[in-house]
Amino acid sequence: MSRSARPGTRREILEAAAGLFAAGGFRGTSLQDIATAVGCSKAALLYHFDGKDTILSELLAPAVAAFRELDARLAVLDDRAVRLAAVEGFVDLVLRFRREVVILYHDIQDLLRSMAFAGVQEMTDRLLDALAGRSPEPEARTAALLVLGGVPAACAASGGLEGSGIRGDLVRSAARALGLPAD
Amino acid sequence: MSRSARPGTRREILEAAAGLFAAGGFRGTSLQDIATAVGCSKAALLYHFDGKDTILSELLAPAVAAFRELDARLAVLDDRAVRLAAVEGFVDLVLRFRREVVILYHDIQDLLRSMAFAGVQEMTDRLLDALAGRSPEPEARTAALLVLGGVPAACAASGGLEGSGIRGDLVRSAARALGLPAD
DNA sequence: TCAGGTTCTGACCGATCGGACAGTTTCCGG
DNA sequence: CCGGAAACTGTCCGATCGGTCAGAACCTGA
Repeated sequence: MSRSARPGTRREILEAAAGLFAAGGFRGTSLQDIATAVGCSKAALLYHFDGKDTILSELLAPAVAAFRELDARLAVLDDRAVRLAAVEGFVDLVLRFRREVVILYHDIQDLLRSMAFAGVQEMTDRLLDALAGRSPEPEARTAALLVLGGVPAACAASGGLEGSGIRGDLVRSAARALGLPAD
Repeated sequence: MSRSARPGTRREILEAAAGLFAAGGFRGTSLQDIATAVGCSKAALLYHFDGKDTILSELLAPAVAAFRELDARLAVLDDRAVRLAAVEGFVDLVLRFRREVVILYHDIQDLLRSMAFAGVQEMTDRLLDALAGRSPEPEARTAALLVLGGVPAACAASGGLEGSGIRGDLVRSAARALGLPAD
């Protein structure tokens, strides 16, 4: 039975699409853009993938899985521990999946929707409460929203993302300086 | 000579467009979307404005003017004062023009380009240096990038923006807690 | 009442999008 | 060398985009 599906091509397409999506957004990148970057025809992309949406979702799959895993871990913790672990774990995941977050960040609605797992949802709710001024501890609120907003922005602004110099301990020290223990 | 141009209509269009652009981005909002929100035909929009781009630029004009004014003020200050004033002034302007920043924030490239005035450019350069790890004072760097990224994200996440509860003194206290004097 | 400008509409246009499809090339086991 | 699956291309399609245009509706001052 033949050698069935050269895996390199799919990887190549996903890699090119990831870069283009991160730079120009999902809507701002056409299939022809990806095809040109890869060096094949637009139809070839649709041979390997069911559609543009499939390319995106396959691209984000590892990140989504990681956030689901975080969600599962947080589900077994009590309320206070959940909140603290959510900050720590969220920052870690954002840093680990910088490019994916940047892609989602081009449409904040999609980002928040992708975070709509139970545990991370609580984190998001607390952020929204803070933004609406319905939560105490102003420094903690500010720290949370800055961490949420700043890391994706940092990834986006740094361009290539690789070698951006952003490290988790920097963000953690910032959260700590704002009165929110992160370890 | 007639009563010439009812000003309310243009205002109404700009207001509707601002809300839709902030919620769904410039690319994600069609002329038909705006027309539906206003309650008129798509062609009516193009009677009042030269095109979709014109609606956006007219919408952003006050914000752009304010950033230019900040730029002019910063131009006459020495280096250290420039940097401190840039942080303070930038945060103030971002807070004052929340919705406009959110619109620009849907495409970070456009945002950075809109900040490309001499004084604000220095601020941006320092941020980019910080992101690339080419600058000392890690806490100050982190604070700067969090302020840059967090405030627009906060505005976007809060939805309607009005009554979001985000106040300049909160952001300033965060910057201060991070070791970056802001007053 | 009527002439004329303002305001607005419905229909249409070219461009571009994601996607479908038939046919062609490439490659490899037998 | 050959047959067939895999990989790929060129071409076409419907939908939607921003934008144009001729004409209808509306209002106002004479």
